[in-house]
Amino acid sequence: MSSRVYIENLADYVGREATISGWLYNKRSSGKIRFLILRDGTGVLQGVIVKQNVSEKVFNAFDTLTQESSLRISGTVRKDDRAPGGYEMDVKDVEIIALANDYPITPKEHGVEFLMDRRHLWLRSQRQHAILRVRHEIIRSIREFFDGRGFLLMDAPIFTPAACEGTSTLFETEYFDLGKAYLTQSGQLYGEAGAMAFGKVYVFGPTFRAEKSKTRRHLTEFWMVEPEVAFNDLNDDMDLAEEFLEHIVGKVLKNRAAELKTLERNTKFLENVKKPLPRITYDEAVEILRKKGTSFERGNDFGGTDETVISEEFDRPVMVHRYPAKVKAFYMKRDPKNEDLALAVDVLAPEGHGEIIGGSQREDDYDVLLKRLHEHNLPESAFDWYLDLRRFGSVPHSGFGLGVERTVSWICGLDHVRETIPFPRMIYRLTP
RNA sequence: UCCGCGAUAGCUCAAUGGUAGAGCAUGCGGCUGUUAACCGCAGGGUUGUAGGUUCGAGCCCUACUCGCGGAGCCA
Repeated sequence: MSSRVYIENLADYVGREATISGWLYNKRSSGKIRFLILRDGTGVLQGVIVKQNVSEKVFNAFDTLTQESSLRISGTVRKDDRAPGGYEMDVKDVEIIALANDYPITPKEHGVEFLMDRRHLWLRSQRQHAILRVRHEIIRSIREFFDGRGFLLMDAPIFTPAACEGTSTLFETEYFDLGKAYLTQSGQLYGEAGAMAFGKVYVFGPTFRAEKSKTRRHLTEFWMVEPEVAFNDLNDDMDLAEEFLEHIVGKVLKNRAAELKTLERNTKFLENVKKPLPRITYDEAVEILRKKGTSFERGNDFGGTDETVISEEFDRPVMVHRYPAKVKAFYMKRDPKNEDLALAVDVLAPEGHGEIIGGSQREDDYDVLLKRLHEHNLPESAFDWYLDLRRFGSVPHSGFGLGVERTVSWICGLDHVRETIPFPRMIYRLTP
């Protein structure tokens, strides 16, 4: 058997014979000339079958082909601007591998429920290919960014004994004789242990939130990357976040331009993602809301609509820092200049895509942290190991978490995160 | 959990309270450069479920189920 040729490499085969294996994406016929669109996962290729150039058997085989049937076509490769994909094959032979029967996703519009029920098939469409390739590029550039800066990848456990943050609801499961275990909602606390051990680490993995959120920004299972750096203060944390965003957006613009074009993404705002990003305080953000006439009350956290209103003031992501401590997590350090404020930062993506990064400088004083645990009614015993990090050589340290799906949604310009992960898990969807 | 909107052919949608239609998909036929091809013909329905109002309900009313959007919460 000759070496396998993929559609993405067809430029090397112009004027030569090749065999491509794949699935039928679509077909058209016009009398004694027939066209088929083959996809092989790397691209699409238009095959042309002219009756007088092929055997009757091959010509008739075309007529039995149905959408998503698997087949191999052989013939001469030719560049042709008329063809979807840019290349054409003058087909000499068609080998049918398996005929598909009544493939449900036709080349016409479908509803969300219908497509979500068939997500395993929907993944075959060009739009989903583009989104998931951008997702891959984002994940690759995330790892590249941290690996290139000497961060250690530190995997945090999925099963945890207690909440990392008191506020969210946790998925609960039985754990042998040890009682209840919970699916992690953040690897951060373990990341802090890693930072004390290795200086700078990043945790990258799935996280779970049993919130009954039903919005375009929420999944119950989502991926998060969480860097944690010893001796970094809040400003260092923001410096890291903006360099990080510049890196991943830059990589997608450079390496996935074709996919962004498929998605009809206007890249104007993406090209603005260069450091420095605007930094405003919580109070300045509240002032923006006031000026725009919203009924926001100072002291609350921002809702989805508030975030959109704030981000509309900027043509790139904006960092909002120093939130009221009472709306933030127990582990965040207070601002020494104002004990009511937490040294926290949220990065809001433009165009209403909401919070993509949440971070903070962590409380590094043993007594203060213990007090915060009690204030939040968290079981001290479950956090004993975490308190150890303050008993033995505590240092200032900071980190943040970036939600991968929201980032994909923003960069692709989607209106819902459900298409940013192969098999989304949402409050009312567990299948396929 | 709460608020709003929706459910009609395989899919996407029409249909003044009065005979349920179209496009796509499917099947058959036509066309030598098609681009979600096009043209002709055909098959395809207990209008989400259960009640109610009415001479008559896809349409009006009630409840339920499912879905979508949003709120709260959050990345």
